[in-house]
Order: sequence, then structure tokens, then C-alpha cells
Amino acid sequence: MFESPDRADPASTRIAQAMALAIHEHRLAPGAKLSEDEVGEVYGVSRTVVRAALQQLAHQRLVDLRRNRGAYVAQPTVREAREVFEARALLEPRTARSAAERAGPGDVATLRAHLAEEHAALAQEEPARALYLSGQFHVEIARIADQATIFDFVSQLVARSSLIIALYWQRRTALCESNAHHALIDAFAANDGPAAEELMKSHLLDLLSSLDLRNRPSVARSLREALE
Amino acid sequence: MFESPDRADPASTRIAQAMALAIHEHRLAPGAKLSEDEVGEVYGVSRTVVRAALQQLAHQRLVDLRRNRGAYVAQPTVREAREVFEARALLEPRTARSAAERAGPGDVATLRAHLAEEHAALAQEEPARALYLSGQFHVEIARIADQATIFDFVSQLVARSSLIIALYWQRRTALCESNAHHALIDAFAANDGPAAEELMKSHLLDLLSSLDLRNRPSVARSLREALE
DNA sequence: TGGAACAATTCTGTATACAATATCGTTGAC
DNA sequence: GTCAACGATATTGTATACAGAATTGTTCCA
Repeated sequence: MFESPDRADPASTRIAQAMALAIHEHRLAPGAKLSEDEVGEVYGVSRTVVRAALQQLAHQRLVDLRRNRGAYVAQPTVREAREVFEARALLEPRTARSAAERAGPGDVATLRAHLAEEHAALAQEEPARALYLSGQFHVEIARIADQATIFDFVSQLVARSSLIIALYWQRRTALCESNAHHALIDAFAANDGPAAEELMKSHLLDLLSSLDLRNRPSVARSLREALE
Repeated sequence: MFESPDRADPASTRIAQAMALAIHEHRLAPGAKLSEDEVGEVYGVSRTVVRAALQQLAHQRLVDLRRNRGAYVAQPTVREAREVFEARALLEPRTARSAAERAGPGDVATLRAHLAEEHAALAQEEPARALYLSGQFHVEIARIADQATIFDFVSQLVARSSLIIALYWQRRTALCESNAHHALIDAFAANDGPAAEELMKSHLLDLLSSLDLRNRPSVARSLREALE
């Protein structure tokens, strides 16, 4: 991975990652309240550690911290959703280009393995896991590009996209975007940078257009807030 | 500002901002140790709050947290420096373009005011403040683009750039980049997006080439690490 | 005198306790 | 019966206390 071995508190980071995974796999719904006591009890740590973990997640925009009111799984607004994909459109195509130009056989194999896992998850009727893996595919590409800063940004954007898709996915469109990923792998295998750039560009547009961004579904965090 | 009024703990955020400013203005040198007790005493808060503030700064990559060893003002490596400017090259030109196309008279006036402040700081022999303001000029452009996510990224990158410039600035080049900022303002006043994009692109290249990225100066955090 | 092992100190990591704020239920008045 | 105000409860914000790790200073031996 990109993170150095011992950078922050181990306990809080471990818990933050566990919670992030739960969010990605949609076991924690957007808007869910994350009580400090409750989380601490689940993981067997004190609120001190939980607060640090929640702060990390808040920095990644996966949870929303509200003063004196607690932490909630983020519910991206329509605007935030557009902005996230706007940022991805700036970062990912060019990153895919340089990644494709750098990619070696091992990198291509890794991508193929990812795609296979994605297919397996779909076959096993685990759509949430398939969605998570399809996001990790993008993260993997950023890793191949070997630019830690951009990698961090893309990771964060992909994580937020998971929430966005959970909220705004149009049920009527099928979950069949793996074609795009397949084409990307081909471009990587051929070290065809410009093709990878174009493919990523249109893939992101497709993704965005598969969302229904007309208004925010109220998966309310509380009835009170749902109705105001 | 873009931040919602009450998002995180107020005390830790306030302290994090104060420390960030100190870092930007080079009153805290790269590599300086930030003892929790000491910081807490300065700001009159307990270590709990200080730790939260340090964690925020670590997320912005302004400080380096080392397990069981404390927090230090970050010392970007040569590689990190390149990566930061690589990310800026992906984000800022396109952002400048849409900002220029959106900019109204008020926005242009704000930019002019920034530039004037920058000149004033230079005239008053406050190079650190001038440098900080020249960074804020880029942040202001991102704000005009009205994309919160990109704004956050650019803010972080500009902040890190401040550290990078502090470490890698070649003394022999003059601090006269305000010409580029002036030209950018003209493009904004004319709502000339493509021109703004090109100007930003070359401005960033100029900035990068004004650095000496051959090797990292050892402004060591400790003698031990300086010599190994 | 040089070096290594050990002890003392300092500092971070975590847990717990207390204070402040928000939420929720109840009571009372109109 | 509705609304407002008040009190009880729960949850977050902060400080303090304790435990563990790393650093530093000392001592002892070769």
C-alpha cells in the first residue's frame, strides 16, 4: 500500500477502515447515526479512539460530524454528487493515461484479477460487494500511476462515489459497466495511454449518467430532518 | 467560506487553523517537533484537543504523525513535491478555466485585492506573508469555480506547496511571479476561459521550475535522522 | 577511555470522569 | 386539545489520570 507502516494511531485507523468497509458494502446506510458509545462497545475500545476514527472518516467525507449532535454516515447532496464526479473527470482520465503507459504485466494481471472478483460477486448476487470492487478497480489504476497524492484523492473520491451510487442509482439501468473496465484493461495491456484516457473519460460520463440526480432521496437520518 | 458553520469540534479546528497559519508563514519550520503538552499550554487547552488538531493537520499533510514519537511539521520529499505539482497541474488549469467563465465583477475585484495585498507584503519585506498570499490567490480562484470538492483539494495542495517552496526555493530566482497572477486576472476580467487555462498551466510549470528538486535539503527534524 | 546495559525521565496512547449541550418527555396554562 | 415551557435523560466536548513506549542520562565493565 501507499501508507507508511506506522503513521497514525493504530487502533483508530483500524476502526476507521472497518467502518469505511461497512459503509462501502452498504451495511451502514447513508444517514445512519454513529453513536460514540455504541461504536466503542462494538470494537471494544473507548470513546477516545472512536472519536479519532470518526474524525478520520469525516476528513474523507464519509461521515458527517455535527457539533454536539454526533456523527452520521454522510448523505451526499445532488450538488456534492456532481462535484465529486467533476473532480474525478479532472483526475482520472489523465491518471489512467499515465498508468496505462507505465503498466507492466503484473499490473495488468492485478486488474484482471479485480475484474474477475467483480464478476464473481455479481454472479453470487452480492451487488454491494460488486460495487465496492468496481470502485477499487479505479483505485488500483491510480496506484499503478504511482502518484501518491493523486492516489489519495482518487481513493477518497471513489469512496464518496460509493455513497453517491447507493443513494442515486437508477434501478432501471443494469449493473453492467464491467465492459468499460474490460476495455480499459485491454488499453493497459497494449500500453495505449491515449485510449485509456478516452475510455476512462467516457466511462465516468456513463457512470454519472446512470445516476438520477434530479433530487435527493430522503433516506432520512431522522424523521425530524426528513420532513423539514 | 465553504465550510459549514458548525461541522467539527470548534476548539480543535481553531487550533489547527492557527497552527496551519504558523506553518504557512514559516514561523514553524519544516521538521519542527510539535509536542502535545507544549502546544496545549500555548493555546490553553488539554492534549485531547491538541491531538484532534494535529490529526486534522496530518490529514492535510502539513504535519507528520509518527507512532509513539510525536508530531512534526512535514518535510515533503522531492518526490512528494513533484507529486503535489502533478496534481495541481491536473486540477488547476481546468478549474481556472471554469472560474474565469463564471467570474463576475465582484470576483475580479477580490482577486485584484489579493494581488494588491501580495504586492504590499513584498514591499514591506514580508516574503513569507507574500508567499502565503500568492497561494491564497490560487485558492480564491478555486473558490470562484464554485466546486467545493475541487476547492478542498486545491486548498490542501496549495498548503503543501507552501512547505515545498519553503524547502526547495532556489534563492537565485526572484520572487516575481505576480506577473502571472496579473495576466490571470485580465483573463478573468474578460471571461476568457481558454486563456485562463493556458495561463494557469504555464504558471504552474514556472513555479515548479523555480524549485531546486535535485535533493532534499536536510533541515533535519533531529540530528540522528539528518545523518542517516 | 569506549561501549553497552540499565535506570530514570519524558512523551505518546488510551481509558475514565466530569461538564456542557442537545434531545425528549412531561406538565401546565390558555 | 394545542402549544409552550420546564425538567429528565442521553450524548457529545473536554480535561485529567494512568499505562506503555521511546528517548536520554548514568553507571559499570572491559
